[in-house]
Amino acid sequence: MLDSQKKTERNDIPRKTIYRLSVYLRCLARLKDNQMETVSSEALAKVAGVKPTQLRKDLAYLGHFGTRGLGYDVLELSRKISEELGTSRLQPVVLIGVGNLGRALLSYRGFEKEGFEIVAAFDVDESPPQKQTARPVLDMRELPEYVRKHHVRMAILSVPAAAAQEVTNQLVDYGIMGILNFSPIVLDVPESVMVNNVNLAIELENLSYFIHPRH
Amino acid sequence: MLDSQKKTERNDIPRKTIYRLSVYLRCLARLKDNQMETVSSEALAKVAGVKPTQLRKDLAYLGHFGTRGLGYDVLELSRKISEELGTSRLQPVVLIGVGNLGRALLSYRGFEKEGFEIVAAFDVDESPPQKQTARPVLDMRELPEYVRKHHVRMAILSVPAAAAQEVTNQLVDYGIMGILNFSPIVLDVPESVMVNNVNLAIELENLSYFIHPRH
DNA sequence: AATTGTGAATTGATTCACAGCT
DNA sequence: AGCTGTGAATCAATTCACAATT
Repeated sequence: MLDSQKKTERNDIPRKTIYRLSVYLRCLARLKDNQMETVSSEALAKVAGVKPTQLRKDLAYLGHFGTRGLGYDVLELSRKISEELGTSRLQPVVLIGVGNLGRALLSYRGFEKEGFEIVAAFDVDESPPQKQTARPVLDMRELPEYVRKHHVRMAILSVPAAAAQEVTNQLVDYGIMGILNFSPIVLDVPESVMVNNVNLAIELENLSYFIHPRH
Repeated sequence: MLDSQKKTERNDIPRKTIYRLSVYLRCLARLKDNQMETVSSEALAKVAGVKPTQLRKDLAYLGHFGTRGLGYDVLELSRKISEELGTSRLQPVVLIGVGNLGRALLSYRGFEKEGFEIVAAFDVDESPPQKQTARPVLDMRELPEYVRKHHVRMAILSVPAAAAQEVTNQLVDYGIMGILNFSPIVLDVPESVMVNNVNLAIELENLSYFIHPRH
């Protein structure tokens, strides 16, 4: 993943730690499925792909609730991380831009079991390939009303580069606080708004760099 | 973006710099479109969302070819970065796992203009929702033959968590050197194989953390 | 006069090493 | 005995400050 555009700003816990907490949470879920009740920092670090010390440092930000000589209680730790991340509540998300990638993301239903739901999609022009999208595609003009009414605070942005900044300005106006940006430009937003960038082309480019024999 | 599972290992240039070079390249492309011939570190840094010093430090890894008092030649700099990243040649990529997300990625044609092409998709079971995928979905058993024949070195992995490690082992066996991993587990691969992780749920979770008022 | 290139300083993240619990 | 929690040490990345160049 690309780094966020913003420094941590928030509070004490470093951004990279927050990322890793999400990873730990997913690992713990799998341990739960396998009826593990307790896990050592060594074992959990192994499946999470980090060093045991790093795991312990990360968890230390949440307080201390491991048992020395024994490890961590899987359920308790899950609960604690999930509470810190605020993963309990279901978050409504709007998707802006129903082109190629937008349609792809819309048809991907994998967010739901992770606590997010794409409640609606918007585009400047609702007519186009309206074919089999799982959700209704609304006109951009309905966005402000929708956002207000449904208390939407997060948006997935998948519009073409040329439109991205303009649409972002609107989103910010309407009160969106977090943007998952798939467009290939760096968005200019106020301090208070958070942007995470995902750029699949860059990920592939990066892989290709490390794979290929230096010229 | 999530960090890669691997440290730089490769050569001198730090991984984060490589990422940023990709970003600079895209910014330069836009400058080119606007007929800019020359650009200062300050201006380029601005659109790339970094500090001018960082930009200069990053570019210094490629040698020095800015002109003091003037800035960088847009075309020359593009060429140089693109050469370093190896973006010239078109890379064939296979996609493994044609479930929800896999199908979404398949229908997204945005890679091509960036130098990558999903040449084929594979699944354990080629029958299922074969509906309107842009490309043929082949049976996993044809994968080794295909990879060998078409000199494929990179794969996009979008299989369910339960199958991910098993499939990865196969990919590694068949000679795949780089994996863009959309599955939510940390893959275990040999040193020589590179994995980049993309996890949309984690990106959203992360946004939501920074947005929401601390409890 | 403007702007790059870069050593030195700073800031941040990771890892070590071990003291402290259970 | 085993494993967590953490201050100190190390390592890496960023930023500063300014000399060098056009």
